[in-house]
Amino acid sequence: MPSSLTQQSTLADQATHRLAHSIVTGELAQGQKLNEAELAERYGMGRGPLREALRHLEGMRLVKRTPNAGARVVVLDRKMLADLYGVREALEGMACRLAAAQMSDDEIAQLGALLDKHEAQIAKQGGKVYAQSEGDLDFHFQIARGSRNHMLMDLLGSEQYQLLRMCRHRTSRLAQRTLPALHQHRQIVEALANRDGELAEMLMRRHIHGAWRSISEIIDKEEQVA
Amino acid sequence: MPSSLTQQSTLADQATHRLAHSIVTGELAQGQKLNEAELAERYGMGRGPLREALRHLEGMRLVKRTPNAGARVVVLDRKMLADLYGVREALEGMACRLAAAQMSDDEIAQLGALLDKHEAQIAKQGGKVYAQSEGDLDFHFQIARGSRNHMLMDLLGSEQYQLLRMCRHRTSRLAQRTLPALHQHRQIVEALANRDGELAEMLMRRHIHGAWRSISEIIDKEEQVA
DNA sequence: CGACCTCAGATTGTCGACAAAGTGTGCAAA
DNA sequence: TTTGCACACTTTGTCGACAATCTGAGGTCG
Repeated sequence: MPSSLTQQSTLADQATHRLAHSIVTGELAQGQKLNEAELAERYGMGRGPLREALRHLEGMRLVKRTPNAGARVVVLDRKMLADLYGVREALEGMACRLAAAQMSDDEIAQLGALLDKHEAQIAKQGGKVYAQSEGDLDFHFQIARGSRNHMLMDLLGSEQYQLLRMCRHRTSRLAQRTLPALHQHRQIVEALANRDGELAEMLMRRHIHGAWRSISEIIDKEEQVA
Repeated sequence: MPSSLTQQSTLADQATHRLAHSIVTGELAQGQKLNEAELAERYGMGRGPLREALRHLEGMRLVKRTPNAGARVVVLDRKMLADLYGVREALEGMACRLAAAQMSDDEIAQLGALLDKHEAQIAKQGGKVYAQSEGDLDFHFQIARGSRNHMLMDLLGSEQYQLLRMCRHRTSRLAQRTLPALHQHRQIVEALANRDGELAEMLMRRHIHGAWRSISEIIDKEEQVA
């Protein structure tokens, strides 16, 4: 999903995507005030489309608006991330269970190939953490699609996915869980291939739970510093 | 939630609530085109705030927008409702499990009292189905709050409940599952009181699954007619 | 010296008008 | 009659300006 592919038809959608990108990559700091006039000027558009974009982002939980006081970038505090990972555990677990029943053999094979690609990228070592993270999200998103539950895909894809990327960007320089994560991914694909939905769900839940514990430690360290 | 209590500060928020209400109650039919100018006039405001409201409703999945072609009320087809109930099962099950650990004894007692009120209302028989439905949603929402997971509360409260209310309004005249539902609610409260999260989750999942089967039958009948 | 009030400055909320895209109708030609 | 095209009309997308609200600096009074 290259950021330069901003070929949305309406300016409001363009603004939504550009803002989301800036927020996720940390270009706009957490808690930062978002001035409508300033952003509108920067993006070369009026305030109308920008306001619509802000509303949209509010729905995605990337910004928080308060009437007559403007919009600020959301701050990912510990509680919020804990909540996010909790919900994700339930939702992605469910996605796995459904995917085990719904995905075609071909799709599951492609999922395995995706992991091969990740492994190669990791071996190449140079693979930036960021790219690796994106790959990980790809994996999760493909499983969400495999569930065939459109609401689940939307929930995991359009909304939580962005928050997750934001979290990753913040913690990526510290966490190096890529290898164990890859192994867990492999186990999940195997369970899917065996059409063992229960096992796939359990593995995914553990995988996410483990990721949260890892993230949680990082946050602890950061808070100790502060 | 009286509809006359429209004391939101911004017009966009007012429009959001009024539109949501009109959609949920079926005053605006499913699939109906939403003309910006017409609605703006009816609500006595400009098109700007109304457009923001439309964006917001799009995030809530109550309307579907397509660029340059306007907004239409979402249509609740069978697949979508199936997806909704599936997600709800996972989410509300999770809420129950957390609530069993997080709610105070007092809150659980209040939940029981809420059910007493529902029972009285059912006995009074006159209790309109609509009111009963609202009561049911109250119950579910209180449990979501009991989970202390804010993201979960938002997901269940702000978005899915509206769709659910919409679904209820459409099927309410046919489904009379209030008594068994009340019984299941009682069992859930009991599990919560015993701090048995696993049982509470299982009971809630069954409760929702049962509700879906009931709704599903109604849809079948409606489709046979058509 | 501190608390409170006043009054600009800045920012958000709202409106009306214009531009662009889409839609439908009617006429002409095959 | 049917197909295709052109034109007018409707509706959405966007902009600039004005009104309402909030913020903060400065001064005044206790």
